[in-house]
Amino acid sequence: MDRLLSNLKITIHDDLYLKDPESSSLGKKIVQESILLLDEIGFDAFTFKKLGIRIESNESSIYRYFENKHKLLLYLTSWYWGWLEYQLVFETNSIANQKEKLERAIHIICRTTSEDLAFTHINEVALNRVIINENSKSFLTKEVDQENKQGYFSIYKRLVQRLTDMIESYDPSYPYPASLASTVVEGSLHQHYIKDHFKSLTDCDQKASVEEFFTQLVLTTLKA
Amino acid sequence: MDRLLSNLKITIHDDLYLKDPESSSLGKKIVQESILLLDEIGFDAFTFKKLGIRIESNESSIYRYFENKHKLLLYLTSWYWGWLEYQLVFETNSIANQKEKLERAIHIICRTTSEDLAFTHINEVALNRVIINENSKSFLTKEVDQENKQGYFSIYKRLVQRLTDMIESYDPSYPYPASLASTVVEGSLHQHYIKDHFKSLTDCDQKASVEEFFTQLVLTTLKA
DNA sequence: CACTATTGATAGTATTACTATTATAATTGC
DNA sequence: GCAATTATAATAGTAATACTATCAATAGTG
Repeated sequence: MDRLLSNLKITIHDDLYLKDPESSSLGKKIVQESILLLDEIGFDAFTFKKLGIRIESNESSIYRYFENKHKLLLYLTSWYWGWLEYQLVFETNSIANQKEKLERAIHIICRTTSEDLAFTHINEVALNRVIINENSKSFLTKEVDQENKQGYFSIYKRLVQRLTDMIESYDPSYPYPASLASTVVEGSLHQHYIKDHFKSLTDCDQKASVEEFFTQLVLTTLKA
Repeated sequence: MDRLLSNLKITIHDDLYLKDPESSSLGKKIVQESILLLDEIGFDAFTFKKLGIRIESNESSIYRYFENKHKLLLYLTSWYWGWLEYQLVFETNSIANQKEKLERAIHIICRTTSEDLAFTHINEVALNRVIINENSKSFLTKEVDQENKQGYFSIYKRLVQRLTDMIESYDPSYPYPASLASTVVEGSLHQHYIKDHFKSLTDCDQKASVEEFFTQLVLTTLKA
């Protein structure tokens, strides 16, 4: 599989960057280290100046790749959802049974991330933590409608649509497939978050996982 | 009911303000207009300077009530959840039937807000929009654990706990009552958000409401 | 070797997020 | 009704942020 993926590149809307960070080693370093810095200090405290110091490069050089930290966050979230979508397609493709397929999809969406050796400059485990903590901030803005029109969220939407389709295939009579799909994707991030910070609000931990909760929820709801 | 509520005050953790905004007309104006300004320009663009200009008062005067805009947001979210909790308790109190009680609770949590005349200086409809757009930003911070320890989120947690209890009462054998409750509360805000900005990700609109989706989801899942 | 693209360094601007100080106005206590 | 207290307003100032612009240094390519 690694060999198969060695040429893989996640395609991201090119309005999100000024210069493709995949096109140079500095660009890759910016992406690589921005994930780690975001993980460490959070989006609010994150600045291009701090990132510049960390990678021993200049603030102004980073500005040549990304307009601002919001666009960088959109780039990273797009990458993450693109990567997850890839896994979803790849790992469910050969499953004929609709129920199994759906179960597998929920598993992929809810599981705790592990490293992917196909992308050496991206720490997927750290990125997953960044997504859990910061993803909402990428769209909870006053510019959301305009940015949505530009297509900045299309990968995320396509992922939710894929899950929606699987739900519909499994139970065509269920009236809320899109809402259920978006609830699973967003809810999974939320359960992971509160498991770390508001334990009393969740039953998910080592024993009962986020996967199990959502798998049970979806399967009980469908074909009820 | 209005008469009964005329002396009601939602109690908020007093670390969230330096001087109780309910104790003066300037304080009330700060709260009142901050909701409207947040609704108009969003949390990111919101500053105390802009609020000062709007209420024809001084930035420095606002700082005497709230340390910073994060604390103000925590104050407003606490108020909102406290108000919702009050409605939840009040409107479900007399219901003996556990199923009806739970249905009523979901209805209250998911319904579109209407004005409450008991609190003249608070526009609940605008506040609800602010909560939908900004609530996540109140806890998705690096300081969340410390602030949680201080009790800044206790009203929100108590509300989720109440819903958890109702779920448990209705179906004691269900293994994920807390996760289901937190999914409904957070998911409701999310469905309202995407209904306005990412229509393709939800089935909720005028016809199928957020209430119906979550009511069906919870009732089908429990006692399955 | 010249040309071009990339990166680095420096400087500068407007805004933000405050703190501190002092002046003025309003309230309350006697 | 006046003094004392408290609340609010006005101003100034600081450090950090979020950039933009310019120019120099360096590296890669034809």
